[in-house]
Amino acid sequence: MFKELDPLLHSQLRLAIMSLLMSVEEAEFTYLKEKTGASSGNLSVQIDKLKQAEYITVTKSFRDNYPLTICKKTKKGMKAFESYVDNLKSYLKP
Amino acid sequence: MFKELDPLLHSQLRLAIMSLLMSVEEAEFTYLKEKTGASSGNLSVQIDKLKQAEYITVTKSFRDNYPLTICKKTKKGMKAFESYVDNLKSYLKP
DNA sequence: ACAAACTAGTTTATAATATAAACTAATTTA
DNA sequence: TAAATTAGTTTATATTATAAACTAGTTTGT
Repeated sequence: MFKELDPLLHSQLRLAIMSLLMSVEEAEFTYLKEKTGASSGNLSVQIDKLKQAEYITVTKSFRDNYPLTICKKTKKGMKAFESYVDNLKSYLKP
Repeated sequence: MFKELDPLLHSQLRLAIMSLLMSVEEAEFTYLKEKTGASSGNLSVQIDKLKQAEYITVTKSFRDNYPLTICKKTKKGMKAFESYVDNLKSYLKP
């Protein structure tokens, strides 16, 4: 009947992050922040959770003297996202 | 970009309840429990939240000596569900 | 008749979450 | 050189979801 929804993805912000990452090779912290409209703190926490789950990789460096955080989906993350979307459909059928 | 997701519906169990109610005139507590696989306690709490939000009406009576709880979606609940599904799509686009 | 098990829930407690507020650390600008 | 800005992180708080414990009555077995 109803499929389980991965609680890691069933979160507005984390879902938005993954959604963005699905359509690009990689994304900067500031890009994700702008696109999601989230606060830095919230974004930082949720990125870390996705990283802990190995749904994304996070690379930190510097650019023009400023810290630069780059996020990228993993294969695991892609599959999780696709499953989530699939499972979600069981709740939306008319 | 990303639409807001009604937190009342962005919950696995409440979404399942509403999803079930969307396709039937009304549903009994026990029916919802069986279909969702939720515990009675959790179901009771979530039904109450949907009722507080006026997304459903709850009618209590007795049948064959046992308590009988019947749930029914309201117009407000229907609209909220439809909006939720619509808004959710902004997160699922490929 | 009486205890045990069952029906149909509700209430309460706890653990997990999401989020914002406060903070860090360095850089740039006035 | 003080104020503002960039790019975050950490901590605190308030909300949630969920399960555990409980209520109230009914049915069944002996």
